[in-house]
Amino acid sequence: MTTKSKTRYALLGILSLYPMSGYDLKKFCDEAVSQFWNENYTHIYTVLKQLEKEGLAGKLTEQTGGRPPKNVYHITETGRAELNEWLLQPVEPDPPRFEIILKLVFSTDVPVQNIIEKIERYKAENELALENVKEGERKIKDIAGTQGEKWAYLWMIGINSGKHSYKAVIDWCEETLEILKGMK
Amino acid sequence: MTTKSKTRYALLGILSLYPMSGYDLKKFCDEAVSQFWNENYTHIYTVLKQLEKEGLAGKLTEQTGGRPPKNVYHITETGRAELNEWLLQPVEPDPPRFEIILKLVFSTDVPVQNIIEKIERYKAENELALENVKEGERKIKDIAGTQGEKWAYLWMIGINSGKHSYKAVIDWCEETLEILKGMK
DNA sequence: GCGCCCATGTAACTAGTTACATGATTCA
DNA sequence: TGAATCATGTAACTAGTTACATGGGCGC
Repeated sequence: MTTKSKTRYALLGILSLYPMSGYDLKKFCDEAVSQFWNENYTHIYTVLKQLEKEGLAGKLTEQTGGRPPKNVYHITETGRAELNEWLLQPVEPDPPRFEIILKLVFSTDVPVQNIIEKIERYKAENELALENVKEGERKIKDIAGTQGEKWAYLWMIGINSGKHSYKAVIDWCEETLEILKGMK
Repeated sequence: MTTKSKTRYALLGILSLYPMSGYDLKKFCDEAVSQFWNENYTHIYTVLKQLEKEGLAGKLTEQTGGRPPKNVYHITETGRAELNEWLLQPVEPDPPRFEIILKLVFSTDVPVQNIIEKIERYKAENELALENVKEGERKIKDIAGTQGEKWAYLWMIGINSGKHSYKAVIDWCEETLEILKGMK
């Protein structure tokens, strides 16, 4: 299978839940899936047009009065088929690109204090991300209630991944700070 | 500071260790830093030319007889200054894009067995990555010996980050497989 | 003799970002 | 009255990838 833009599938996936506009898709990305995915406006609008042209999504225009008319996109049968095909495929790992490590290994001449500050900042950012994940967890639990629906399980598993990852980074930061403080 | 290609800094960083050719840089990426960084040939050759034009790297051509002449690049004073400036800057977190989670949350209609297979594969890939990291760790220890040089500390810290991250993913896979197997 | 390694590069492309442009509505 | 939200888009760009092209050297 030739690799295509992941944005296509992200948008198709979201549209498979509810029909919505480009604007709404952006909101959904920023709110519901921001812990593991992101998109920007320009790209959303661009890809939506492609999806429409290829018949994977359809568009219904609502007049809003004043504002630009709202284009509500919905997934088509073809779109759903393409989404489902993608969903079945295994996930190829992305080649790693950890800027913080890259920077670290070239930092022989950088004052240790500066490195410490970077790691502390990095740690704080990851703590924040962990908090966001936990908030997401609470939201899902609220919505899903007690009857174990499959979608809620899947979202919880996704959320849990964030918890593991961010905790690992935070642990590493703490260990690293210990070592670096010993080097001063 | 305007954000620039990270490849620039990766190449400058490696050239700050040793002068080398585009081909060597690719090898260095694949061998020494592959656990946390990657580059591809085309981009390396392209960016090297830019660096040369901007005076951040210089080029010395060695005749090889037969083969294309080997262009050995070295970092200039200006290049070193730019690298050092970058090294001092804090690292902005990359917006997250975890394809496996994205796929997971839209997989309500995907057979659980297929999801299990994807996670198992993902786990295996991360186990392999963890092994590579551990091998890297051994190599560094061999090279660095016992006298605690700063560069060796920094590389070990970097390596350690990989250990934490991959372990976290593997743990998550195991937990997730348990849950999914309970859903069948 | 075959395949991998050395060693370079270009052309064409795709994915994604930044900056810009517009303008009504709603709420404090 | 001023900021945030709703709602769309284009132009220009940067970063990075894929596919292609070349060809000798070296080991098995």
